[in-house]
Amino acid sequence: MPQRPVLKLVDITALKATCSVCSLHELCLPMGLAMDEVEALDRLTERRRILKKGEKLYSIGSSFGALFAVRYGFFKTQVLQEDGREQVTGFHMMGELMGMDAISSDAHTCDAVALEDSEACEIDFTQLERLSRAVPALQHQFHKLMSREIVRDHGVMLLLGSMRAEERLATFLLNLSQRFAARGYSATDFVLRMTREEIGSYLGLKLETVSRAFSRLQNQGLITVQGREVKISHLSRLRTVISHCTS
Amino acid sequence: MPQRPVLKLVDITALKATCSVCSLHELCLPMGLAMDEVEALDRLTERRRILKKGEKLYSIGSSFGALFAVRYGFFKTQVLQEDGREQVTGFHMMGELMGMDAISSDAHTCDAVALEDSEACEIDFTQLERLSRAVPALQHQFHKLMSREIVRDHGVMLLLGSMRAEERLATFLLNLSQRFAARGYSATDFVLRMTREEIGSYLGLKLETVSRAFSRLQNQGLITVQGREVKISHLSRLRTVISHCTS
DNA sequence: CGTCCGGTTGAAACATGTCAAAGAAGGTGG
DNA sequence: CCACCTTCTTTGACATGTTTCAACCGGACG
Repeated sequence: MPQRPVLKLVDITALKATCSVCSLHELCLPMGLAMDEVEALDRLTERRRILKKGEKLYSIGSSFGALFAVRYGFFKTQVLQEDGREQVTGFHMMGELMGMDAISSDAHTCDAVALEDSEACEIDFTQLERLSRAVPALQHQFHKLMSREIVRDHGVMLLLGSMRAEERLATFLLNLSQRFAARGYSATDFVLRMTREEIGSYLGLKLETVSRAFSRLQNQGLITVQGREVKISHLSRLRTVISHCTS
Repeated sequence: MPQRPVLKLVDITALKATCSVCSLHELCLPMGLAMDEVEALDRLTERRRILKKGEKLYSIGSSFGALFAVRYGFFKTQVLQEDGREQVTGFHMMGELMGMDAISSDAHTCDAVALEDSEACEIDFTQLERLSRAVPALQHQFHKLMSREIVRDHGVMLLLGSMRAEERLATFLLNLSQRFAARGYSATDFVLRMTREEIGSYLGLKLETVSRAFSRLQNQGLITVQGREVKISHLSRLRTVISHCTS
């Protein structure tokens, strides 16, 4: 009898399905797989990469061979423009999948940088495709993941296109809150892993504007900030900030 | 001997692969398929939907069953926010695939509206998944398409997050130009299918700002605009507008 | 022929960006 | 363990770009 993975059965994605295979990333599946399929899935996520803060998991232009699932730690992904401007396209925490942008051109289109000491598992893409041909549930789950990434990006586009600074920051904090909560951490108290500049880059704002937005939310009694420590005092009132806009 | 599709062999996606099956959408494949696979692919794209200007191909919340490939015409997709704000997330022309955002939740997350009389073919998603399990090349092509959508969205995020009005509009026009050119139309002379307001919504600007940006580009001698007719006088100089920014 | 819709343009209000200074936090090496 | 240096953060004053409000123009359509 093959040994099952050492991973615990926690549903970190807040999806309804319980995970039979690997709870630590989003490619988890509902029960009901044959044992050899389970083994194959486990093998797919065997390889690990350990990174120190600041190190890159992959770089723009580097050839694509695998997706990465965050095991622990925190990453940012950023794209670059010809003239040197760069923008953070996302922050990625435990369980989340990175690198799907690279499939289209067989080369990574963004840098993935560890914002703290982190570990990711490397998922060979050719093998993933092969296995997903054999396991329809895996195939569909993977398609859902890519789709979710698209939906997420549309949300960011909405944010960048129609919200003002305070709303953007509130949206960002609520998103983090929800993701921390889904992983069993506090929804109201957490430590930011990124700088004001990185937040600003993600939200389409300058770092000073981010800082001011933090201060304003604090003055309104919605949050307490001290450097990177954030405490959300009124989750529900913070939500109203977003829809409460004038425009 | 089964009859081959009536479609012509034109590489509308500007990809290197020539299309053996259906040149009118992005799920085209390199040569080398078995005949029954070709048939199956053709059957997948049999169903057609014809829409008049203003009609919806699908709506937010409607249940997901199929992807759509534009055969002719022009579509916009738009998302909605709780407070009623809506934002255009993309414009879609001949050959392009729509609806991939819906896979994640089995429901459409945006409206798809025809901006002129249009036709789309409906691609049953369950069948697409089944077929792509049997045809690795199709599977990979589909993954590339979803990935390309993600990359495209990152580009828009960069635009929304770091460009000023004039640069955004220039980027938009160049993108249209390139897509028209890839379909055999003029890269410099074309007619916009959307209003200033829709452009503005896509670019995160108000319609007046879009109008002013058009005027400024025209005053600089880069383009000629008359209502929705656009003529790009200096493609290369228009490109420099984008990287030529102060920030 | 008049109305409606889309587009253009101006002036003033507003939000964010820029520049600058100073304070706080964190890491490194003596 | 402390001192120093660097990086990050906050805040103010001012500049800039975009939005808002309003008026007007032109073409499409009944």
